[in-house]
Amino acid sequence: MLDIKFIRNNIDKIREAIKNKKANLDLDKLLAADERRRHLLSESEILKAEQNKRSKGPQSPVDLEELKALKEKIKLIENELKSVEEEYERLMMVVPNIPTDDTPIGKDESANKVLRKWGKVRKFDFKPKEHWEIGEALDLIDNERASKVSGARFTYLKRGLALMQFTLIQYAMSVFVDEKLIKKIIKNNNLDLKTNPFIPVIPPVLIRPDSMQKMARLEPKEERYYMPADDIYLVGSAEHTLGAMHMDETFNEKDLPIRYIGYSTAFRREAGSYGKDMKGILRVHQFDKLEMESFCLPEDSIKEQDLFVGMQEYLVQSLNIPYQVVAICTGDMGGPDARQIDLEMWMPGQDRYRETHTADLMTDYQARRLGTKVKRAGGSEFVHMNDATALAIGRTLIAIMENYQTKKGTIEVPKVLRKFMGGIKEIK
RNA sequence: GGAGGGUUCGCAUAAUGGUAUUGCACUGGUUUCGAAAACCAGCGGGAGCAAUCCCUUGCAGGUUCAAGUCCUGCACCCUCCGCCA
Repeated sequence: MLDIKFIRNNIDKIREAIKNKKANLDLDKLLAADERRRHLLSESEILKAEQNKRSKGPQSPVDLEELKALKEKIKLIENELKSVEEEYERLMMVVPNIPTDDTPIGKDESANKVLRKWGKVRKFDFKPKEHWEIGEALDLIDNERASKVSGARFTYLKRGLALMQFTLIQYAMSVFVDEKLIKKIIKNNNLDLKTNPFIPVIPPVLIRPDSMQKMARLEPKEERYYMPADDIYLVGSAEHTLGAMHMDETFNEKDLPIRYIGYSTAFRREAGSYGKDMKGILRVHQFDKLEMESFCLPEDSIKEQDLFVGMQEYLVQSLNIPYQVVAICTGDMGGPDARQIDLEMWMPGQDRYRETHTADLMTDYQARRLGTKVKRAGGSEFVHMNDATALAIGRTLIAIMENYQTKKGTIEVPKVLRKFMGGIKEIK
């Protein structure tokens, strides 16, 4: 959610953002609701002031009559105010965040901009297989049984692949808590930031509707798993519970940035993707993920996002998987994002780059509803928030399978992972 | 799932149904060579240039001229019972 004052003072900017982000919103309707809301508010405040003034102490019968009438009048106005406010809130929710100046403008993914590529795409002396072929051949992925037991888009990850999941978690965690390494990554990316290491967290995977709403992640609802008996949702990302962790809290400036690295399962209904990516584990209802989340000072938030991308690149480079970094354009990015950067790993079996990471700069869009603030010399203000994939384990496993496959059909274990994997060099 | 107790500013506290008290901490000022102490002010949110006004006692409703206080529902915390990885 944006600041209504900002909206009032930057109507053209908001109109442009609505258009570029293809948001479904009539801004004039919002502005009218805002005006009506403020009018009714001041009207009721004047009457309440009178009520407060006259209700001090015991009343004469005449006063009681008059105050009773006043009370009814206030009630009428407040009823109208309530319905106007509901409309206002509903519309405020739909106002998208303002894209940063360096965000490409465009209507769909064709306008996304590749910022850089890294790594040499390996030349195979055989036709590289897709991950699901390798997975089935080595009995690492069993979608068939999973669909019998749980339904389509579920999987059993087995053997070396299951083991490698824990290996990846262990390895990645060791990176995110390493302050020296973070310092180096900050320096290499030319960022002027504090070196606070990431705090490891295992957050809840169930979340209440209210918290989800404040994170601006309740929509699209058809993408969420919901359990009516308890009025609770399954998270679609650790971001949902990590970001909401500090709602209604005020930080001290010196404690920022606060960085978390969270591990959780993510649940997605994948509504509207019927028939897409049905094979293997690229698009499933349930996958595990390491997620970065941070709370920082407003002036640092773009750099903080760059650090998040730097962390992603460090990890992917150390796995020696070619990738490209993509600036997502206005029409393709999320509504709450001010800037979205994706990282796509090279998948030789598919012969293309596929999205494996995303980094979202939220500015104060989520913090405003969450009530997460920082106390500063000039008063308190809303913090800026960033979230980003640290490691989407399923898709990283795919990239490893496809990039490290051998002619004889086995998978070589990336060097950096071997010491976490009991010395196993090859999955066969 | 059941029984009881609780939730007031960062912390701690007060308030016969009569309009949120006080202390600590914090911030600014006076004082000082500097600091401590002392003193003054501020110390939840909103509207306004301002005077000022409104809202705010976990949340949402209700009763009342008036609700921290009474009533209803919900959330969370604590103690105990039951069940349980």
